[in-house]
Amino acid sequence: MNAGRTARERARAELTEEIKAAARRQLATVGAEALSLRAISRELGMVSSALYRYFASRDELLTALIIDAYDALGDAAEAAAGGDDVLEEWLAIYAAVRDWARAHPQEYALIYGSPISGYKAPQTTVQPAARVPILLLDLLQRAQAAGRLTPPADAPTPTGLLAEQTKVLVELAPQLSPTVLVRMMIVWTQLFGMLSFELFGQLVGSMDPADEFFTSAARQMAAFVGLS
Amino acid sequence: MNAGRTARERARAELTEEIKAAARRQLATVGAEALSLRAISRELGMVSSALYRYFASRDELLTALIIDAYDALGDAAEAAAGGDDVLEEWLAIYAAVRDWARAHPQEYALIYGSPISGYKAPQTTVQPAARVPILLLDLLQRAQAAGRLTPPADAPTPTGLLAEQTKVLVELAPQLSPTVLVRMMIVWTQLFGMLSFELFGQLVGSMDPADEFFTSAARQMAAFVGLS
DNA sequence: CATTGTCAAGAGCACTGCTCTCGAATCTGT
DNA sequence: ACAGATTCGAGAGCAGTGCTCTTGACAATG
Repeated sequence: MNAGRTARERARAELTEEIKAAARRQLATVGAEALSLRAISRELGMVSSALYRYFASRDELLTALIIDAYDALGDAAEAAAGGDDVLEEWLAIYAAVRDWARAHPQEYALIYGSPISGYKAPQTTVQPAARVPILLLDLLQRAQAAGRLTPPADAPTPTGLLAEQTKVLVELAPQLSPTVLVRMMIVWTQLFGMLSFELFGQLVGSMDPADEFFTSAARQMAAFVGLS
Repeated sequence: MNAGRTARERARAELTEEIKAAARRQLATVGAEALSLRAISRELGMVSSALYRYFASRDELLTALIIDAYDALGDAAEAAAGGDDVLEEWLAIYAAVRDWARAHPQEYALIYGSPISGYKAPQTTVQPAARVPILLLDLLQRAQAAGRLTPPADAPTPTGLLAEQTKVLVELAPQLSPTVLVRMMIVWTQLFGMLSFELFGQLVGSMDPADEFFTSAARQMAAFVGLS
């Protein structure tokens, strides 16, 4: 599979991956903010300045790690999708997202935690970031087609700016009503609020360990968005 | 109000506050991780080592800032509480929390963002952290006493570990049912997931600006927990 | 007045991201 | 196969960081 590439190109690609692997390893222990290029270079037995041949700056390395993290989460979620029952599938995606987050807390923090000081996320990160929400929107569309999506009658229809904003989401899921889309955003933010609280230690003393709380929330949020 | 204290004690207390103020000022621009003791000392016209007379370490300064942030948020929320209508009060607390968070994004990130690498929050932070949830639980109790709290009939009653965990919360709000308490935790995590998404730029492209989305979520979460 | 405790200052250690230069290795066009 | 262009790792160096230790000045206490 490396045919047609020069030895330099292969070496470069391999070393680039090794750098990212070492960075992820260090990330897991010291966190994103404390990620040190010099420590990475030490681990790889090279000199720190040599790293700059592969990543022009620390920020560029972080961007690569962020995209990889979004993709890893997207892969995990997509692997859990596609069962025969939409509700089971919903719960499976929830569980997959949580499992990935708990297995890679620092990578989770990298993408859903506080922004890294002085770091500005480039546009390249938005597409991989959208994979999981798109997955859930697709699930809801299939549920609706199967007659399994019935939002409560008392759910308010968005008006004004909110109605305007749902139009962006409608492009991703044309069949869903604005009501469901806004509820989906509420559910979406709930999921990551819950995960952040669990991973960042905010639930200690109340809902920790959060296994049962998490599945209960997953079920109740499914009902909230109209999934049955 | 400074009576009975020696000149040294007064000077020390004032300088301690000045250090925290400078730290907050720097926090607002560079973020918590990049907070530099030397930069603070430069701003105050003193030498960096002198700061260690007031805060034994960077972590100790951070702890002081974290407690101050929790208290500031608690003050803001409590100031918004206590209207005559419980639903209006609920919305007012939501708005106050959001306003404070948007006015102090870095302090928000300090307490609800990713944990700071190498920093372990001491036990002293949990009490100020509980002020806002206690405020909301109290509101729900008053609503229930006024017959304004009627959780939907299809809300599941927690079982197993989840039922066990609600007992901790029952001590804070003895009149509320486990069903409502779990829903309150879901709502609680939704609030901060939504805030984190807004402040950390995760809503850009969909629900940003989030004013209407936020108030819609506040209303729907009130209904979700049974408040009417 | 003398002692005791507190304070700011400064030097120093080990670390960081990043830049620059300098040879050596590798690739490319002839 | 060879010359020229490109890429690469190494090393020195800059400005910054948190933190420690020592020194000398000041204020509070007896």
